[in-house]
Amino acid sequence: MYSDSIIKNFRSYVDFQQKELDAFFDLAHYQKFKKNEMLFESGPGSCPFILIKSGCLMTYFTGEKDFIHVIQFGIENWWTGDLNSFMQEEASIYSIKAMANTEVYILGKKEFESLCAKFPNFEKYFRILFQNSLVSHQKRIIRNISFTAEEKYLTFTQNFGKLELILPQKYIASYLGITPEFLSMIRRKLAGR
Amino acid sequence: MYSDSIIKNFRSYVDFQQKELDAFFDLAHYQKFKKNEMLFESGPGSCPFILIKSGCLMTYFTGEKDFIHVIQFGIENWWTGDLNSFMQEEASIYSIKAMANTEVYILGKKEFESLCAKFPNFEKYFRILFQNSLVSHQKRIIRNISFTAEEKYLTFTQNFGKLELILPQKYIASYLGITPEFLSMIRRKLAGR
DNA sequence: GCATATCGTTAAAGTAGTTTAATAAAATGG
DNA sequence: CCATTTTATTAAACTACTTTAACGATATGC
Repeated sequence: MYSDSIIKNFRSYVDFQQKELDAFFDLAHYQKFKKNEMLFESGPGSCPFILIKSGCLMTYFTGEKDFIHVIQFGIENWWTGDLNSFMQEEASIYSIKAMANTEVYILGKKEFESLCAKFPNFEKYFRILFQNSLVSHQKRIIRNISFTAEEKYLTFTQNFGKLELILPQKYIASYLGITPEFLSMIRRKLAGR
Repeated sequence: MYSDSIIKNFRSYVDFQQKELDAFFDLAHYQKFKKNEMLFESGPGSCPFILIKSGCLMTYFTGEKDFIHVIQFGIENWWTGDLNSFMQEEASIYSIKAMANTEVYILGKKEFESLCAKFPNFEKYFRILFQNSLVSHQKRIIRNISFTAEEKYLTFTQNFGKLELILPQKYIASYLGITPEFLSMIRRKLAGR
């Protein structure tokens, strides 16, 4: 259940002591999900904060005509969830689904706050985590406002690599903000057909 | 030079002691900019981290054919800058311009780290700041992938209110990821003409 | 306060991306 | 392993948005 990869990742941000990491594994709830299982469904309950040990999670919301808008794909060592719902303990419109067999550590709000309050290193860790996440969100916004659909897709393949192979194309299209039909055309064109 | 509004804002996130706030005002560099003055120009130097006391700053980068892509409009109590450039002390492609007479507090990397290291409250403050910023960036991404141009514009007017009146429309259009010509048509349609 | 550049508006033509619909391919479940 | 559902492909018609260009309105500097 303990994970070298997760620990290594923690320590790449902050110089954690063993007892601090122990506290995390103590407070976090380890859980496995099979491919296509739901980890969280939108609704009145607040969304947990999730660290992915292995596998892949998709965070999305459902819009008009049951259309699924994909907000994020999360992979190994990524945190995911609805931060707003988590922090404010409000209802969430997001849902989270396992796109592959997935292992996670789930944090509740109390546990999160307890970690931050007890260990300045965790406060620092999350500060840096959010800071880095902010940078990548900003980059995604830049792509959204200045890239063509083809450029967005090419960036996706660069950023997510092999993940593309296991994800249904309609969700990739949704993540990019284009239709699956158009993504299909882009891929055909890029394949030189 | 000290600002009640800024202090009030600091304290809305974290219960700061006076000496902590004093340390901030001590380390930060207060500066005034006239409308249309450049606060930072893209290039090899790393971008500072800026807290706006009053006025309005526009963060943007220049793309092909000198086209300006607006990343953010910042107003009173907002932080702005190129977080990536700031944290990694790398060159920035961003530039920052005053869209109105503007007062700011500018933080350097060393000063930022010194605040975080000395005062856990500042570490916490920035953690919450980045956390909230992340939530609004995520919302903006959702708008980008799921809203029409008209819906994006309406959200902008709701979010920024009076600011719209002082900003050249071509920059609003750029921020929304549409052409100024199309924004002009949207506004005419909304005005019922 | 005039000259000049910049910005905003309008309209026509063009295009990137959507919609619809029909068919093919692949995944899922009993 | 077959039946059913879901997903991907393709193509034609469509539309939201862009491009270009010309003109009018505003701002800016000398």
